[in-house]
Amino acid sequence: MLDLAVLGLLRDAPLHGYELKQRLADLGFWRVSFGSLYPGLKRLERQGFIESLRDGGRKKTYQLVPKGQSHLEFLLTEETDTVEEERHFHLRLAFFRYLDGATRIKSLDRRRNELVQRLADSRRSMRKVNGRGQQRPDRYTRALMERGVRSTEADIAWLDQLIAAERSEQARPSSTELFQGGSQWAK
Amino acid sequence: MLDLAVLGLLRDAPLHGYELKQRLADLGFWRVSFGSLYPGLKRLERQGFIESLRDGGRKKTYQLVPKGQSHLEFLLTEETDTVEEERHFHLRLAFFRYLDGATRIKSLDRRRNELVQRLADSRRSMRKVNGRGQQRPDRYTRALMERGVRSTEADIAWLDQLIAAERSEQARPSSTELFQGGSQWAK
DNA sequence: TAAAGCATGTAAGAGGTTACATGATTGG
DNA sequence: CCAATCATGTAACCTCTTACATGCTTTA
Repeated sequence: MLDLAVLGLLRDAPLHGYELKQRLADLGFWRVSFGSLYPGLKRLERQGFIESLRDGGRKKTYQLVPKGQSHLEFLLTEETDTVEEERHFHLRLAFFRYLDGATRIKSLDRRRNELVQRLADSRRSMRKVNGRGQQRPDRYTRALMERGVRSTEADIAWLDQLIAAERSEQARPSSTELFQGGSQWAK
Repeated sequence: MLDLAVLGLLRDAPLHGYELKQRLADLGFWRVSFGSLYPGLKRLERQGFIESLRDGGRKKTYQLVPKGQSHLEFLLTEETDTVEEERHFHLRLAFFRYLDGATRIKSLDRRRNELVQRLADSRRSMRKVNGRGQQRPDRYTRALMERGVRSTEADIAWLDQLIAAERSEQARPSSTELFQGGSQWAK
């Protein structure tokens, strides 16, 4: 999560640590602590994904290097199996503009399939629990299950919209609204 | 999270570790690993919240003790400030039946206030980002923001239903559908 | 009888948090 | 000038995960 968010934010412009923490908070996914961010930046630098340079005083500006940019693309497309699926997928969406249309559709489809699967599971477990022979679960457990079904349905419909928009954009290849191909160094 | 889930599951009946792992998975919030569960159970026992007893062979059955039951009530009502707010709140709902109506309403109201606050923040940040002078964010960032607003609205409406149901039940105090007061030892 | 599932546990390591420590700069 | 915010970092601690280790029981 941290790696994806940091590399994604640095994809557009170099930033220093404190600024990164704020941008990370603005993204709204979670607020990372300094005790996590600074060691994380150190690690990303050690791994050769970013470079730091002191600007003026004590400020350290971090910038993405090509190896980091490929790693970002990897993180954006890799098949994961996290519990944090939702948060992770939404974080990816925030940097979707760095992927090409075909890759975006693949990713949206994969997510859609997962949700369809989850919806089927939820419905099955609701039917099971409401069947005869069972003592019905309490009101809050039922409410929780129903909410799960409804919100999954809403997310699937949302993905359908995104997929449709993406396909219709690919039909008109003139548009360059989203994909910023190439690299920041290629200018 | 683990403590709340384990104590909540043991509130109704003693279980052994392996069984707990399955029940935890059934709850659908996350699948805990053995490397987390067993040390966790050991810790909860050390803290005096649960007791274990070998039944027959190598199986170890864990049961809640009174100190653990008060701790469960504490975990269910404590004011938290987690990033995991949603997951945590939903886990609480799964054990809401162990709280009395007044406490449940207090908890639902608090959650509702948080969501109203978040909704206001999201809307403000959407207006800001769509204002003139800004370069509009890309389609996916906008979709993400809109989805956030919609799903928060849906959750507030959902909470309103739960609160209304809770209030109407309190108006008819004959019902004992949910609250299972007292303790399992009081029988 | 072999595979799948039941059952408990440890070790190493990753990553996160809070609290601590330090000091510059900016705005009221 | 004082408080808030900017800015970077370390240390101790906690919890989680994966991988490993072991061995019993049920079922196809």
